[in-house]
Formats: sequence, structure tokens, C-alpha cells
Amino acid sequence: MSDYEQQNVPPSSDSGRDALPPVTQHARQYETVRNAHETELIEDYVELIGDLIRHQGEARAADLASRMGVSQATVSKMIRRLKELGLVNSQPYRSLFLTEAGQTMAETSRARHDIVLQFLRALGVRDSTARIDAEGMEHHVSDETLAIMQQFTEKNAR
Amino acid sequence: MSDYEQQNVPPSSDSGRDALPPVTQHARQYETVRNAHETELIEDYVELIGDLIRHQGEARAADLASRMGVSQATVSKMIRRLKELGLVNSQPYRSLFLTEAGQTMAETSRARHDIVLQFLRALGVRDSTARIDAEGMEHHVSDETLAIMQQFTEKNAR
DNA sequence: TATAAAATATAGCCAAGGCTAACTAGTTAG
DNA sequence: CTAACTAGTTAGCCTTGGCTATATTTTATA
Repeated sequence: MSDYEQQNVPPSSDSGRDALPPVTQHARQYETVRNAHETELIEDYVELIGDLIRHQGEARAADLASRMGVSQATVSKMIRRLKELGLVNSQPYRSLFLTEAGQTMAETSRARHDIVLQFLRALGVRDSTARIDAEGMEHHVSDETLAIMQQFTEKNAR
Repeated sequence: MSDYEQQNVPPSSDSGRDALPPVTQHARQYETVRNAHETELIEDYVELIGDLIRHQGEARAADLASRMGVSQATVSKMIRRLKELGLVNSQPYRSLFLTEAGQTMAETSRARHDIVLQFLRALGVRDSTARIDAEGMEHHVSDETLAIMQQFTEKNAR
């Protein structure tokens, strides 16, 4: 089956576009993505709780469930985690509050989200698409890129 | 504790920046992100296998493990999934091949990745940062946005 | 003020994607 | 040609984030 014996074929001048990055750097890239995934959902919940409090005065589990598009059981479980992480406070059967740490996270996350969203709009992406893309992208944009996006939006945009 | 009784506070003119999107639209945004997460890893593996084949002539599990930064056991398990999904072929203990479907996915994924990466460079992001961000962002960029990124890169860039 | 309805919580299930440890197959060197 | 090393596999464990079904608490209404 495998008749390849050449382990280290030098990229034969150009086997196609960019060369592969060095192994350790490559691994670090994927690791960064995996780390982002761990915090992503947490941030989304905290951000949403903050938004609900701001826009409707309170955050209830049922609202989280319908806005997230998941079951109430899933939300309940998530809230337990958020409490364990010290991001949320609540009495059983009552609405949710953010701790100091939670508020900080909510604001940071919201700011990030807005910068990405406005950047996409400034680029010329339709609003509904921009919203979807921003939701997914926000957790994978470095501070460096974020700063550049912000500048871009200021120069162009509106 | 909770002394909020007003459920539907109208966004009081401006409780802050953008209003919340309608519930169903909001739920769809998160759903899109969840869906992306399901295929993300699969695509990353397939893309990497394609890259390894192109650049070094063959793709071995050990290379995947070191480049992904995970254990060989994790890679083995993943390869089983990829085979079940009809994306990869291989004999036990031998190197990996992409099926038709796998090649298609690898190419699509690679193209997407390149567009995002080049866009970030064109924007002025440093190469090492651009690589990390592209790795995370590529799965969350819609076709619409992708097209716009491509145009942007062509106009500016290099 | 009971009681029905709505909201929240808990229990228990599942799949995915990590891990380590132990085993097996292939490859290479003495 | 066999022994040692390297590569790949398997088993079994853990956490996360979904789900449904069932209990419990709060709230609203007859």
C-alpha cells in the first residue's frame, strides 16, 4: 500500500503555497484555539446575562434558554458552573446577578464583540451576516488584531 | 432579593448601544456557532492531513499528534472517527490517505484558511498573530464575509 | 386561598475530545 | 535474525455540554 519511503521530502521548491509552520509553533496555534473553546461558552453566557440585565432589567434562566436556543436544563447546569467559577450569584428560583468578576468579563466580552461586529459592518458585510460571524469570531481575535479592527472601523465605517 | 417586577422594560430609549436581537434570530446565531464547533476539529484534522501529504509526501499519526499538540491516543481515536465519516482511508499501522470527500474538504478548508490568513496580513496584522487568529477564525467566517475578505486582500495587500 | 401554570432544579443519559497506561505491530541495528 | 526502539492501537477514565423526564418552587388566577 504505502510506497512512500521518503520521510523528509524537502518542500520541493513549492509543493503548494505556504510551507508548514515549525512543529512547535503549529502546535501552539491549535492549543490557542482549544483554550479559546474552553472559555467561549462561559463568556457567551456571562455576556448575555449582562446584556439581559441592561436591556430588560433582569436576567432569568428562561430567557437565557430561549436566546441561547438550548433547554432550560442545560442553562441550569451552566449556571451552576458559572456560580462555581465565581461569575454569577443567585438564590434558587430567582433571577441572576453578575459578581464583580462577572461584570468585568461581561464588559470585556461585550466590547470585543462590538468591535468585531462594527468592523464587519464597516467592511461591508450585511448586518444579519455580521451578527452571526461576530458571534463566532469574537473569541478568536487577538488583542493585536482587535486594535487594528477598531482603527479600521474609525477610519472607514458609519 | 429580587425587587425587579418589570418584565418588559422597553429599552428605555437607550439602555446602552445596540438593542438585543429578536429572540429567534439570537438563538440562530448561537446555533450557528455550536454547529461550527462540531465540524471544526474534523476540518482541522482533514486540512492538516492534506497539508502533510502535500508538503512531506505522507501523513503519519505521529506527525498529526505533534502538530496538533495532543497525544497519539487522541489522534488514533480521531482517525477512527474520520474513517467512519468516510473522509480518511488507512490500513492499521500505516500512513493516512484522504478519500474523495476528504480531499474536497481539505481543499475547501485550506482555501478558506488562506483567504482569512492573507486578509489578516493585508489588514496589517503581524504574521505570527495572523496565523493564530486565522486558525480560530476560519470556521466562523461566512461565505459572504469570505468573499469580501478576498476582494479586500486583492485591492490592498502584498 | 387553593389550585393551575410557569419557572427552576435535579437525575440520569449520551457523545465528543482530552488523558495515561498497557499492549501490539513494524522498523532498524547489532 | 533477533532485540530494542518507534509507531500505532486499545481500554478505561474524566469533563463538558447537550438532552428528556421528573420533581420542586414561585406566581398567577378562579
